[in-house]
Amino acid sequence: MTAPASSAGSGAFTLLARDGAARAGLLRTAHGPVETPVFMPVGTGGSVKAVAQDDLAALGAEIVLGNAYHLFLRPGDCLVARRGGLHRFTAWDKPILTDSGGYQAFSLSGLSRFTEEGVTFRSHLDGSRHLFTPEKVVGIQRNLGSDIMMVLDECVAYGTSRAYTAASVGLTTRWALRSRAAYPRNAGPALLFAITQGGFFPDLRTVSVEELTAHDFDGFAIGGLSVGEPKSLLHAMLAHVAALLPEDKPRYLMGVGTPLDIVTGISRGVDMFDCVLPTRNARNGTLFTSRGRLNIKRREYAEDDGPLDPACSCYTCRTFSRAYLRHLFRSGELLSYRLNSLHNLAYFLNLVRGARQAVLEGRFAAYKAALEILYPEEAADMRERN
RNA sequence: GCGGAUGUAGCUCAGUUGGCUAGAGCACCUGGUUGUGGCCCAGGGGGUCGUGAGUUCAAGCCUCAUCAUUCGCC
Repeated sequence: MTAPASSAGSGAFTLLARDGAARAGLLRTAHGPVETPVFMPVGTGGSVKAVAQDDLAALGAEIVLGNAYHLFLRPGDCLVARRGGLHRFTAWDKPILTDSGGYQAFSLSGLSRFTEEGVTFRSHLDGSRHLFTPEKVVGIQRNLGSDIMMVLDECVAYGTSRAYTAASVGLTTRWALRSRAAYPRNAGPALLFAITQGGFFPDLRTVSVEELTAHDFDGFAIGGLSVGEPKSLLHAMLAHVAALLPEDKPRYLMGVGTPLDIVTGISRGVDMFDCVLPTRNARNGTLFTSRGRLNIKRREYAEDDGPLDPACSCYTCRTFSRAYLRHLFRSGELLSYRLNSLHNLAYFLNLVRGARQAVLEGRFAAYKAALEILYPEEAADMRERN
């Protein structure tokens, strides 16, 4: 059932419709509006790998990600600022969300160290040592000209102790407040999102949400998921946190996930998603289709003249055969990366756009059920109790 | 024609003084990949050790013959 929005958002976000817990909304940024739920292609280093900006626009991408850590290291946020900011530098005039680099400090360098002041880490490019503080990371993102800035946070691995996680939640909250202080409301056109953490302890997740939502952020992210935990745990935490987040602010599930993860996230009331899965898997030969995953490496496609996905109308599916796509992949042709990425991005963008439409039309439950039938094993993994 | 070298998995090769169901890398086949190092990880199939004979309890390894490839010299 579609319910009219009970409360128009006070800030940049307007809730347009609800269907169960799923939402459809509109997020206004300095570079234009974003219709939510939305999937945001990841363009870490100023480029969504293998696809050009006009391709993204043609696919209907409304907003892309950049990464403060990567762009700080190369080419440098000041250099980007001198080029007029990331939008002008990359010739992308739609919204850009920048991640803070907290996750990279966690995942890339084994030699990162978190202290009250910030995180020290070694560059994965040249081993040089750097200190990121919440204030510095806001500064980097301002230099980049980001539309949506993420606070610096500490993401803890699956298996981290309760004691460490509890302390880490406190640190992430204090860092979020320092970020807000470094970028007060109306200091500029950019939005600032806080990131909730708490590992896999529901009560710590609650603490994180309560501490952060007591303050004036433009949106709230759910961080620290898909870090090696069983899928059922991911979704248990997601459901727990999403239910606690304020209705009038956008919710962003960071780095997740598969098509079913995303649609399930939408069913919990999440509005924004990013994931490297469509682009990374495209480069590794796993393609998402209306019939499920398809590994283009497989021998059975060697002489398959049919399209990758008969139900897809992307450039790749309109133009090329599975046999050709398999050949391109196996020979390491650069075109393989581009065609596969275009298709996977088309799939994810269409999937989330379709979910939005389903919410607006009050048929989201059926939309989600159809996807669960497509991925029965994954759906079972989600439900499994631990 | 003479002399030397080399023949082990599709490819490039390792296999100690003869000693369990002959190994590696790459390739091939099948999975995986969740706030991105165009990577990486896991599993799998595949060899009458050029051929024939001999020595030995036992031969990829030692002996003889033979075939092939290759280098050098007439």
